Amino acid sequence: MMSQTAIDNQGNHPHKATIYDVARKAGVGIGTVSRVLNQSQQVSEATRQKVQTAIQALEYAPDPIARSLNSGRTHTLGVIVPFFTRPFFTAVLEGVQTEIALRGYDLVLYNVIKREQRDTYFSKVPMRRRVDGLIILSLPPDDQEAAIFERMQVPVVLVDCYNPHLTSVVVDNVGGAYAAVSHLLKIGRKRIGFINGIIEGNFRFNQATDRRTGYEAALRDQQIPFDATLVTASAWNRQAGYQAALKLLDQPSVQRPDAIFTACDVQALGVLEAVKKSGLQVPQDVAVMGYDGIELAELLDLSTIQQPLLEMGALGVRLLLQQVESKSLETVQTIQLETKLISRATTKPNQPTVKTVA
Amino acid sequence: MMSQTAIDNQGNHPHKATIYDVARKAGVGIGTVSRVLNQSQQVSEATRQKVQTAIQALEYAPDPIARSLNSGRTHTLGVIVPFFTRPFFTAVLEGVQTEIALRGYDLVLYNVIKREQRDTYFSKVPMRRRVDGLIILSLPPDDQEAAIFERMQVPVVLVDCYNPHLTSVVVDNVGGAYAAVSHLLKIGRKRIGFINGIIEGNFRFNQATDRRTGYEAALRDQQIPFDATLVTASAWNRQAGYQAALKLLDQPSVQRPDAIFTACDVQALGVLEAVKKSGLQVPQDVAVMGYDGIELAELLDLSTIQQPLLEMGALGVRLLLQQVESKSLETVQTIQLETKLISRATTKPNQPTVKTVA
DNA sequence: CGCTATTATGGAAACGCTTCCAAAATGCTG
DNA sequence: CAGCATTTTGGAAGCGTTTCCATAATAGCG
Repeated sequence: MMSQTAIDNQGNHPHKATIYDVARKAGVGIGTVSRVLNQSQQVSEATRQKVQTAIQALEYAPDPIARSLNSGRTHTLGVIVPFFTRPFFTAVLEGVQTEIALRGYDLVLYNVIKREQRDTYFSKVPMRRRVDGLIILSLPPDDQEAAIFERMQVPVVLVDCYNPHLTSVVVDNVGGAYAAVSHLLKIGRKRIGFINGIIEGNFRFNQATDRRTGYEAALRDQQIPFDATLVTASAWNRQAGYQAALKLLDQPSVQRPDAIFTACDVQALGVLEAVKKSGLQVPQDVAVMGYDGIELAELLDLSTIQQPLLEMGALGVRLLLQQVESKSLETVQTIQLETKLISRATTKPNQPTVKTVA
Repeated sequence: MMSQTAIDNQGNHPHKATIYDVARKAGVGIGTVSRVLNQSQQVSEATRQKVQTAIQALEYAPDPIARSLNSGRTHTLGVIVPFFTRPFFTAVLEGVQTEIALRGYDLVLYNVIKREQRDTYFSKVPMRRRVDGLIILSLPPDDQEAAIFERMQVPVVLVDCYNPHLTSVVVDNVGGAYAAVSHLLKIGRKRIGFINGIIEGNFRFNQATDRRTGYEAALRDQQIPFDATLVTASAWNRQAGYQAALKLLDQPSVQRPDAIFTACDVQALGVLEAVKKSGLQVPQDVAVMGYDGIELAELLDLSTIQQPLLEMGALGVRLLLQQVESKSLETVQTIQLETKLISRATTKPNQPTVKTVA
């Protein structure tokens, strides 16, 4: 088996055709074949036809590696993302993936679970010439790291995080939190609990501080005094949210919050459980408001601050390709996107006054 | 800080050192440098030291593209996965990702949403020499496609699907469904509804038929007659599961199922909603059993058939690298993993008889 | 129809490595 | 220390493209 005839085809010729084979078959030079491949305008129609025919006949496809070697371009973008299985990151990653595929690039996924991975990817990826550019999700580089990207000439776009030396797509977290808290006040809640997110694994997430700023600003604008006993923080997951909420709720009813706002939807899921566990009801006793707008929030009828998840990813890619394809890493820009408050069952006003639907 | 010596640095020397630079600096030939890089045993200790020093001094890192060009290896694996944002696929993908990273390979993600993408990836990816091997998730190639992989000499491992010509990791779906239905019968249910999955976008998912086989076998073994009105199918998502369940439940109570088993957990979420919507209770009126064992099932206290999600992915990668690194695509093997029944609140027996916890 | 301006074409050089072969260096033996 | 076996080394060739320059073909014009 695996026999081969004189010329070579038994249908199973594993020998991949090269540009030389095509040139020979078409009776032209390799330069001409290359020009046809690269849509150069400098080829006569007749020649183009001959070459195309030869390409078809040989099932020729140019080797991307050889191409990369002297173009210096890989047609691949890297994406560094923490915990890509978490709904928020998955959603943004989907936006990234879709846009990258749309533009005909390949996507290399670097997942970060531990601090060392973050550091390794930040320092190693730019060295290896594997990707034409890098999307970094929610993991702000420090200035020294940013300097490495610049020195290595690797185009980078940050999504959901910020560094003054790099182009970034951010979301108005202060505004989002402000809107969330304002909404809770508007539906008559007086004691707004807040479960912020904390830095896990020392990744330097900084979205948390913004959300806290928004929380405080909303209270201030309504002349509600800040009460430290209503504020806590937990890891960005359900169990931690659950625990934090139990702690907030475990107080005499006058002290207890009548609403809880969390830094992310996943924490809010834990809050929902905790409220039930405490023998209380959502939203009658405690209104709950999440942040992010993951799909699950809709499923559980959770009010939330919707971030433009897909758009963040897609826009990041567009900005990155702009840099990649124009070789201009000069213009650092920061684009801020807005959030949208989505009011669902967990923040229904207490008195169903106007429930008369005509 | 970041100071460097005379020869060339203004701190920002974007010129990447090549193997020639290293050779010159170390006063040896490029062959020797290459041998040091590749841990060849043929280098004297003294020379190795000189070369290492030069490498450090120049911050030299070999260009992976140039390496690939003549080794023919990219140190990259491709993963073709449908709807990677869906919990089941995300979980398996996580297993894949972790194992790939562990082995020091890069992972290129090909996401499939539409039939054309599937076809494009199946035919184009093997041609472009971009990846050393391919993991295909839940998308069984037909024989012609399998032949292309063979002809192009691309190592492939299928995960959660099957083709006789390719190595694959499958799960005992018949057994899983059998266990699920048996369990529902054991807790006293008589009329087991079944919402199977249907082929979406014509991807040739075939897990559905297996699950149906298991369903029927379990009934047969308990001498329960098969009732076609209890069986239906829907797309693998929540809304479709919801609709399908409403249809099953919209019958006089003697005809109505007292348990519903779904082909995946996400459908089961829809079922939970539908039961509530119908004014019935889980598990008193209708027990619910999902399939997959995604994280969300635990959150909602949904009984399910747990698939070894991470392990499927990781094992797939291990099998693939075995092929890649030994160049032996000869030994096609099929490994079948088992499922585990997880009983939670949605299949609690009706009479809490033995609730006496000692 | 001859001459120049333009367009089309061929193929060497370069991209940065690995591999291989011949040559140099070293070690060993009697 | 001559002679041979072994280890170490240098560097040319090759991987499959693109790019660039020189040359060939064609067109345009008086």
